[in-house]
Amino acid sequence: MTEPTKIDKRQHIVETAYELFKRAGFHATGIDRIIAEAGVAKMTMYRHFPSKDDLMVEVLTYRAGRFERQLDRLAEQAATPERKIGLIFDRYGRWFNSADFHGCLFAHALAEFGDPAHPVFQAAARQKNGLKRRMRLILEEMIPADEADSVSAALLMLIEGATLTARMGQPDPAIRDARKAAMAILAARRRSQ
Amino acid sequence: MTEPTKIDKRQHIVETAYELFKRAGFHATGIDRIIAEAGVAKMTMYRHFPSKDDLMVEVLTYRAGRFERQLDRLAEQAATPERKIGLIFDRYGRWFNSADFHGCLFAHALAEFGDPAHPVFQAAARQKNGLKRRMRLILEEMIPADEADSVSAALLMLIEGATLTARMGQPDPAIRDARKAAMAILAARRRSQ
DNA sequence: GCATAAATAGACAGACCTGTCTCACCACTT
DNA sequence: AAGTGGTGAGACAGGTCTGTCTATTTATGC
Repeated sequence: MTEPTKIDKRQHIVETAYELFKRAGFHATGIDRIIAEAGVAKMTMYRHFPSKDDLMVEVLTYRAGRFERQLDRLAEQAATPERKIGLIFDRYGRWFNSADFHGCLFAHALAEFGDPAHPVFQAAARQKNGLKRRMRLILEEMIPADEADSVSAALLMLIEGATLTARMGQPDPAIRDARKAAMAILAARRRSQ
Repeated sequence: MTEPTKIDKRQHIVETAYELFKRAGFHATGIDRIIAEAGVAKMTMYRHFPSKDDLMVEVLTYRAGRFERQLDRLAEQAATPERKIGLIFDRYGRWFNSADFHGCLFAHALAEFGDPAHPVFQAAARQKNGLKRRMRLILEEMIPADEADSVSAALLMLIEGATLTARMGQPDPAIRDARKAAMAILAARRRSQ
């Protein structure tokens, strides 16, 4: 076994913190827990991240990056805007049913850090805006830009609401109803073209 | 000025805790802060509520009751299901623009307490189910029961997503886009009747 | 007026929190 | 071989958390 390099160790801390934040929340997860789980010394963590805030922002930014890359890959796998949006909803449906589904980390960050000026709030908001932006770009191939903005906002709402509903224990009806509603909204716009 | 009675004092604690939980979150609000703000002794609080968990459940239950009474009053002020749903969305729009809008306390509770077995989680989930149930009953005057269930789920998702979007700083587009999407969903069902 | 109950202020325990610091160790480079 | 920088283990400070307890005062009912 090769020794982990500096970058590996930093990344290992980020991924360990991610798992803990996801399961227990941000406030409820202490530094001591993170370093114990990651198997690193406290000073190692504080060398890479000056404060817990910085670590939380890094975790959110890292996961947002992964998420957006997956989203972009998904959009390439379908031809029409409807199908692309459909694939996004399908992906959410599989996530809702996955073994370690614990709700949306970004939504939880927004809930726990209510101050819009807080860096954690802003990092979480960036992910939501990135998702909306990607859906808007998909929709602009289909409807005018201003309508695409409005529809992408509605689709984001359905996704966020579905995630919350799935969290409350009904993952299958959640994604089914959200998908049905999304397709109804798209059909209405298509018809009014 | 009359002195507050026993019930008044208990209720005063609940309402003070509500304000603090709403602004700063559940974990971030300590008992000491609550009793200082309420102007009561610590033992007074612990006499009424054996633990912080009990107080949080009481706050959520109290607010859910108020919310549902307002919802029921709202439903009486319109004749058709569409108008009733419209009034609910209007009410959310006014809330988004109110001075002390800090997002949905129940959604925040679900985010902070991820364990579905936790009493706080369950108390918050009850409010969401209550809202969905009321919308479903309204819709059952218009479409079959199974469709009403699906549509009310979608409307709940739009409301939750709109609340999150409003929280991120766009209250007016949030309620406008949510309302537009809701009406499109209702129109599609009406048409397929 | 007197007894009972409730409320007050505050100390206190024990645990946890973030963040700093020390010191020893180990791997690698020059 | 000596130095350098990252790391581990853990003590530590200073603060906060929930929840308990005591001692005193206030309010209420009979």
